[in-house]
Amino acid sequence: METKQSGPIGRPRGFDADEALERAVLVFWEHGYEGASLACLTKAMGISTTSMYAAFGNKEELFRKALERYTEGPGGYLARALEEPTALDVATAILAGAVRSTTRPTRPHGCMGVQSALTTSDSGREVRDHLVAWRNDSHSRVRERFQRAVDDGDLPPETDPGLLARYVTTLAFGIAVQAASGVGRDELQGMVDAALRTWPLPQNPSPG
Amino acid sequence: METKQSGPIGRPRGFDADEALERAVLVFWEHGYEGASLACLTKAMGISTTSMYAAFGNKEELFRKALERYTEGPGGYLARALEEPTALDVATAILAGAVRSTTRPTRPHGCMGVQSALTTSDSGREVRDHLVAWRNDSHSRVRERFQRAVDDGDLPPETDPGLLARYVTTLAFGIAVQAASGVGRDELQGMVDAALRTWPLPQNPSPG
DNA sequence: GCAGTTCTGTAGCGATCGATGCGGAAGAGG
DNA sequence: CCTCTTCCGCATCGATCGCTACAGAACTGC
Repeated sequence: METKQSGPIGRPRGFDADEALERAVLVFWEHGYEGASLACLTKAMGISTTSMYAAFGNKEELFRKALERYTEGPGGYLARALEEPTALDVATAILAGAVRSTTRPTRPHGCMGVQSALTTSDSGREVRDHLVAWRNDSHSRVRERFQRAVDDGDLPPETDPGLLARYVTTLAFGIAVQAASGVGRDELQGMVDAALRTWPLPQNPSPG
Repeated sequence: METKQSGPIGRPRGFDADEALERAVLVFWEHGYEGASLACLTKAMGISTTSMYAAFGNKEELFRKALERYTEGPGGYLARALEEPTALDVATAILAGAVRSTTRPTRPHGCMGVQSALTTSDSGREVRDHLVAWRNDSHSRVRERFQRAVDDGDLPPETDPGLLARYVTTLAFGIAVQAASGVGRDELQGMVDAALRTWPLPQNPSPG
């Protein structure tokens, strides 16, 4: 009953699955889910279609894994931003991260979570819904962070954390669209700086 | 040499081209340029592929004409907003129009100019570039309107019209993404109301 | 009636889509 | 060596893509 330490049997994989996945991220990021064909993906990944199916299942599962990799890599600024000490620091880090990540010269412009499947044909409905959930999850995490800031006294008690989170994520998504349209990093960062000079957003005056 | 008042020669068209174009707008709006197949489009338009090609040229030209129709119809709020008397009224009308237009219950959610071709395969590059120009043109019109507001004294003289226009269009594009993600009209309008309580955006303090 | 012109429905074009079957290659264990 | 397992390259699957050739239908002018 001893644990066998022997390596995997059979012919070993002839490519690095992690590196292939990162290549796939770039293709999905630039061309979108349906705009990235298997031929384009496998060429960039350096493997054949057979190897892709054996390693990742199918195109949809490859995309889901690519989105996870994107979330941990180029999109990792969100998780790091949520750990900033104050709500203003959080918002500043989110928007600065969005500007930087969506305008890197050596990478596709824009945000993979925004632009890779905003609309699809009927066959892409599940991926589109998956990305809707991805975006809404991002919003929820920001809202929960701002709720904690209200509870801690970092934000005024009358602050609506959901509204404030909606403001920040709307700016972030808008930045992604602007970056995909070729707008430059400096201009977007200047806009973010100006927007954050007002913090937090004034709340709705109570009707009394 | 009298002007002939006779009708066109040959078999008359058996459908209303205007109505067919409006149907095409809805399909492109919902599924995007590449996500809308000819079969899906012609079925919604109620005509055969032959009739579509005779009336509109090809799929790309149909999309361009559909985008024009969208700009004049559901996207017409922008042109109307630019005629508001003050810069704040302009911004308020743009953002309220974006919220309303992207969240109509009986129409596709989101903005056709944002979501119909943020990413494409190689064959859709021209349409994608056309939409990039469409979005950048929207920004330019807002910037020029704000420049006029500065010239007229409606906005403080130190105001950067381009930065302010970038702020408004970024919010508008972000609203389109949120609407495409299923976020409701009331929440988006509440966010807009809060954002516009700060107006105009404070400018970068001069280094002196 | 007839000829000329234009629109429409069917049927199908070549190309590409995502996805697979199959046989050989490459490793581990005996 | 041989067997077993897994991976890979090639060829190809049926379906769908955007697009069009062709023939008949529908209308105007003579």
